[in-house]
Amino acid sequence: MFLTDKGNQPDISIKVCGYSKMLEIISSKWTVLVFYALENGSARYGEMGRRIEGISKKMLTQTLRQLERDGLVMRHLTPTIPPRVDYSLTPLGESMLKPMFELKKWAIDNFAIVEQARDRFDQTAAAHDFAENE
Amino acid sequence: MFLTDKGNQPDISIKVCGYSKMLEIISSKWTVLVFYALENGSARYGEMGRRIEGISKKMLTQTLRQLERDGLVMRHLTPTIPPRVDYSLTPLGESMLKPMFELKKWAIDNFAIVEQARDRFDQTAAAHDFAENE
DNA sequence: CCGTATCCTCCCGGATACTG
DNA sequence: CAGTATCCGGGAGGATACGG
Repeated sequence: MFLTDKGNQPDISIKVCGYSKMLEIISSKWTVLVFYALENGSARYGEMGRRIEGISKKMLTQTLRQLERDGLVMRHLTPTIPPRVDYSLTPLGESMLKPMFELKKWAIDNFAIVEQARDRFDQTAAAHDFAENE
Repeated sequence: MFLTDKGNQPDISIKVCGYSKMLEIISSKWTVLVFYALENGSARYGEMGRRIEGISKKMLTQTLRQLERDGLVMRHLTPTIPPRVDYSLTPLGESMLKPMFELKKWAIDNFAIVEQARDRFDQTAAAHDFAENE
């Protein structure tokens, strides 16, 4: 932690930053994948489980509950035997699609550049390490 | 993990989802706060440390390195004694501002609704727990 | 089919102390 | 001032088994 003298308090925090509010909603890697699975319409629980690579039942349920709690996703239970459960975006969830799409587009358009930057950075870092071990 | 029969492989994964690429860049809570601190221009290391509530030197450095590695932030060292280091967004970093603004705006406009949804959800969940303990 | 409960491991990130 | 090095505790999340 940094020391902060009185009269010069921190003004950037999770509580006031809009980006942080956003992250609070799409915090985990599973959240975005579930959101992605629902952006074109409703889907069943098991169906999503099979489509999303590497997700466990525990995390699928937990992620869906969290999105449901935030009012972005709704759950529809058909009480047959065995039961059938469909999930879909709420209007609030759908209102997130447009801004999310903008950012997704940025990522798709620029991720190659980011990866090139990473390679350059790792190269020069390695070269630097080599130099100081001589 | 879900079982996936052959011929029905998962098609949603971190590797192909644009949202995941996005999250890979702004993964942590500190990333967005640092980005937020730089969106209006360059800033010094210690200055950011004092402005961002609760961040440690370790995490500030680590977050800046990661953003630098991804090519979103650049580091400018003035080799005086004591040294002075300024950080700022690169053109690539600035190109992220517009889509990020869209999402920030959504969060600011809708976070109250999300919090109301949370309250409702927690209320009904509590009521349900109460009912089944009778 | 759609979950919960339990255990257990791994790694993120905080605290603290030291350096150029 | 601007970092690194080291230690360590807590929580996220995977594996597994069970329940309605």
